[in-house]
Amino acid sequence: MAHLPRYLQLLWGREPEGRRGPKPGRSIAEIGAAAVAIADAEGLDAISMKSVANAVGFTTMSLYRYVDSKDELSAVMVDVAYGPADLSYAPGQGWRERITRWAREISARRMAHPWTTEVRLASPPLTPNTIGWMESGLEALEDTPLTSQQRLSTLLAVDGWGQNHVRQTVQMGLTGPVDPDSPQGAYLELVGELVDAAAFPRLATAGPEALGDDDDAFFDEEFDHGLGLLLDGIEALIARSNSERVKGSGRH
Amino acid sequence: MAHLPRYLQLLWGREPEGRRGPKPGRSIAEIGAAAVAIADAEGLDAISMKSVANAVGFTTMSLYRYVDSKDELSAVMVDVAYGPADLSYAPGQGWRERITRWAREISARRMAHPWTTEVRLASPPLTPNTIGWMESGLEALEDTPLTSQQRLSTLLAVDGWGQNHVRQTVQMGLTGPVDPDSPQGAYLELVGELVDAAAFPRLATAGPEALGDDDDAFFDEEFDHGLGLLLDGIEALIARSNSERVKGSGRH
DNA sequence: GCCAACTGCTTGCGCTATACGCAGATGAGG
DNA sequence: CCTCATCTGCGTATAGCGCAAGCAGTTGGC
Repeated sequence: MAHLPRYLQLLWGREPEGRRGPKPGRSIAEIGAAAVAIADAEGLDAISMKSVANAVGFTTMSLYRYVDSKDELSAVMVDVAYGPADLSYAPGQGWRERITRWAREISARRMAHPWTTEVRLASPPLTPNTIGWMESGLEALEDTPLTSQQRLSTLLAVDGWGQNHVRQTVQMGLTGPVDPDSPQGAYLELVGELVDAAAFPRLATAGPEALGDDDDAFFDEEFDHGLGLLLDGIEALIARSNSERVKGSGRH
Repeated sequence: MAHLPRYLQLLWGREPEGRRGPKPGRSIAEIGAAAVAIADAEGLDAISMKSVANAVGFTTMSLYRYVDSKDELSAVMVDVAYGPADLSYAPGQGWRERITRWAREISARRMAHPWTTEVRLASPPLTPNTIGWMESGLEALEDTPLTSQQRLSTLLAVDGWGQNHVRQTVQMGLTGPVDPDSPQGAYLELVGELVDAAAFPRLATAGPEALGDDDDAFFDEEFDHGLGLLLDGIEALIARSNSERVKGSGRH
């Protein structure tokens, strides 16, 4: 049995019951919530052990009673930001509707806390909510004829693409109407200045066309396009899987 | 004409010609190469203004003659790590082979410098090589019947997914054979410990099966699966695009 | 030949994560 | 009931960080 880091013990409620000493003044959930509030309001750079500690009424060092490092605090923050995977699928829904709903919901949570995609996780996600969302995604694919291996790979692809889409959208500052005076607003101007039509002919024509006016809809449009590609790909995989099952059942 | 940040001027060779004062002792390419070498050897955390400056024979503050902030240095590092997009497509190749080759090549570059996916870019990529790779990707899709808008969206999806795949693989420590004593090696053990089969039935069956033995092949297998989904999705999009063109040419 | 513009260097500030030692509170074992 | 290991949160201290500001020396256009 491997040793569990403290933050995981706390998040999963795996503390030993017979404990001496004073009761902890705060819970890890409170600390996570406070940190999330700071990151939402002032960005990820505003997160420091001091700022979070002060927000819950601690001194800096007291935070280390709950979390062994800032990386662990980050993992807690992400888990709190995602929230529980309370997504129930109607029985009549097909896999396509289900996984679409899943992707939309988890993307909405990420967009509500855009800094989540910027956090550098040092280890694979092991926190309750992140694991819960994986489980929920697998549930969405349950009525497909895919193997559980294929389902996991597929979910990994959809989730990975979605996470990157949020990150890129946020990074490019296209989460809402674009202020032309902002660095992002000047992006097009800079691109036009740098991208010589002779050296980059395809980009020169496609770029302005894509990012032209309706920056507001960028996220949704690219979301639909990307997810559409993946869904059609899954459909093809399912079709292939079905035909193979019919063709030679048991063979190979 | 918007103002160009210094590092972009230097990267694109857009310096004013008549310049007084001493010649710069180093080029931005040298600085970038030195920083890349450090990050390759010791990781992204080993990158500081001091460490990079020392590597090129500068004191810390002299770096600011070339780069206005550490974020700009990061952008330069990523550009240098990607290298030029010198990918030529054989005339006989179809779009499927072409985009596969593109995705493989850019992923190989990222895997060669895994920290590139961990860098937090504050602005959209505007450096020569990153832009060059976008152009190259568009070239791969050139002989499709898609609009340039669709091509850009498609490339964005493929690139985003690929970048995330590298990041996740690196993050999970699955870039090679897994040492069971490492934190990543203990991952499965921890998952088994935390993931109650009652609470997470699907994950409990799929997880061990997927990450079980051949961790070495994780990157390639998931790469093929994800890219396969996207390619089939693109194929469906192209088929739809063709049939529509035939059905009602000119209408809408 | 002048002097503005540029080079790289030095000092210093405020901030960071976190190692370490502390007094007081608590509850299990004798 | 008392003891004391164990826990709480606090205060201090350290090494490193990015970067602002001012420095002397070098260069090339006027």
